[in-house]
Amino acid sequence: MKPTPDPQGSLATRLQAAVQGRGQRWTEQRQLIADVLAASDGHATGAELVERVRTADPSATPSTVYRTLDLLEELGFASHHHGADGRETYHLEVVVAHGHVHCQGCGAEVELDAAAAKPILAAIERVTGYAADLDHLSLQGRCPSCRAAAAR
Amino acid sequence: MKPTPDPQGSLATRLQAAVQGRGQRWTEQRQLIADVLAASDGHATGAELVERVRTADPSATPSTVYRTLDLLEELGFASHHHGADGRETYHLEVVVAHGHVHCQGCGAEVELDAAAAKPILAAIERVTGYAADLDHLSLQGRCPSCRAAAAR
DNA sequence: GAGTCTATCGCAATACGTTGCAATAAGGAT
DNA sequence: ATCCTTATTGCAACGTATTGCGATAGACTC
Repeated sequence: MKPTPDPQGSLATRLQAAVQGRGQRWTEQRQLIADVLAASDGHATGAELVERVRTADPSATPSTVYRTLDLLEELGFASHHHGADGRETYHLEVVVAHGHVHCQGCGAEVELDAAAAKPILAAIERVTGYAADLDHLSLQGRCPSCRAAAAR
Repeated sequence: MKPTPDPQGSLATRLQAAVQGRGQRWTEQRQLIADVLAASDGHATGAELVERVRTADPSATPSTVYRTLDLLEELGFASHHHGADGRETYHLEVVVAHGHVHCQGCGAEVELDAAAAKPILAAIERVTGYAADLDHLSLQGRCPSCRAAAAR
């Protein structure tokens, strides 16, 4: 089995098209960074991505990685949010949009898919008029078991 | 009613008591940092606080400021959340607990008081079982006018 | 008032991100 | 195939936040 889905018209290919369609250029690093992000499916912090990219190509610098990640975001191929400690966490477009809820007690982190988040987003819109961005949704709180523990 | 509570047994005094009650020490810097935070009512970023403290006392170092802020948080006299760019924003206990909603379009930021946030927190709890921390609530989205602008 | 214990401080080093600038190289034109 | 334009890169410096460690100085005991 190849772990890589379709080698053909996959992410990097579409990405290349999108980049070039905007008069921007497609480079080795961008290919590499996209690959790394695709490989770390799920989430990865900025620093992790930088390190992985540098493993594959030591000549790549942090600035390049971060700038490329910004580009991927502009194009809608990736997004990032800030974790409990304010550090960045990136994920690919492939991953469906989702939010995060982080427990301040035990550090557990659960994800919120669109369906689960819907009532929350609806409440936000009712109260504020804002259309909240699910991908940036990063909540802090206490999970049920920590609440129970704190209550005794 | 006076807007400034009581100049006497105010924040710094209570804080001192709380600190010493835990076998910890009350120092000039802590007094100063508490004053600065109190003076910048509303919000201030970590860097801003550091700068203001250093203006008043150049011998104070960032590490001291940040450590003191952590202490204030532990004691429940202050709290911080991460803004849109992941940087820290602190506010004093005096300020009622509140969340933030930041517009990705125009950069506007509105606050959510406890009453406004209630339905949102309720929705979060229904969906996840988590008791969300209002003070850490920092939402990203699009405000009504930016949504309208984007829609055309 | 002197001595002891240890919390706190300042410093220096580190980690994570960002930015300005000069050199390089991608992609289109000739 | 070569040249041109300019997007991109790498470097270096900076901004923000954190951590370890030795030196300092509170607060408490005698």
